[in-house]
Amino acid sequence: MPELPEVETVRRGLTQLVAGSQIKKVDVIYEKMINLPKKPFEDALREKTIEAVDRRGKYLFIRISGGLTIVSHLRMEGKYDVEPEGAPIGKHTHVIFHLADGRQLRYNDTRKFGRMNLVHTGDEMSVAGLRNIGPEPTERDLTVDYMQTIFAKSKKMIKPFLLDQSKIAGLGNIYADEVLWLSKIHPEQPVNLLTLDEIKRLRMNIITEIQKAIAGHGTTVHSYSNAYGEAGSFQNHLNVYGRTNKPCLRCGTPIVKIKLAQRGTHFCPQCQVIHGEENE
DNA sequence: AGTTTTCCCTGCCCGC
DNA sequence: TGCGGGCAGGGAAAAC
Repeated sequence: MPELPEVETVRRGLTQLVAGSQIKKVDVIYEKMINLPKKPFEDALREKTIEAVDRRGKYLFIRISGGLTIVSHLRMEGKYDVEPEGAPIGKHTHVIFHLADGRQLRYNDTRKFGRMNLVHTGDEMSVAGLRNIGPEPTERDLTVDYMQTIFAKSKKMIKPFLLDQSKIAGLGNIYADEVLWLSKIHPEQPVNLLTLDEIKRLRMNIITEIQKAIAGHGTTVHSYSNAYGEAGSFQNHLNVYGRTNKPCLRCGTPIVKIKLAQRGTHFCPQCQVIHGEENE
């Protein structure tokens, strides 16, 4: 499932493969994927050029000549593939961009969860999830001050809190479990009771983990692959996600899996313990 | 207003 | 073998 590092990997892949390419025409096969009716969406993109591909959180911004942007969210299993025009079209192909050089950029998505919003460049906030999206998980944007402020204001459990894109952009279920394990914080810990030390530790783990995952071209779980069709390599580095009943890599205690806010959540009951403000 | 639940989808895995 | 049921999950919308 693409989280920020996977989306960044796709962004780089698309930049290399299709930036500068002209779109001859577009075929929308699955209409619910897009924010406009099929015809105006296709017509607006005919004969335009893909100028660049940017990213914000897990959203891709495909910049189109004439002041347009396709805001693309891959959700669970969305992916872009570049194929020659004769290649057989799979049953999960929902949008096809016919490029002037004969190649096709195809959007594939087995679960049909992904979405494409065609907007005027600059109007990206008209897409619901971008209106109040949180800072990028970087040294520069995710400051200790900011984290302290938002953590003090909420009694929510840290795991669902980390998945809330309006708090911090880009973390998904895998990285949320990973950074909590690395930081030795229990997923049900209320965020307002975290110590400053824990907040700082969590912050650094978020920043460095995302960085490392980008360097490793993203995690691969299920069917994810990048625009080159390569699988990411970061799955080899997962410490806790998907390791239910396997020994914790720090202390050997079996990893426990619970459900929090409808999300599978993995943690070590020995290393990650809930505490009140009186503790540590 | 903040938080929790439901729903969208399909493939896969399990049990019968 | 085939079928039903349950599960997986990001995020928007609906319900609390």
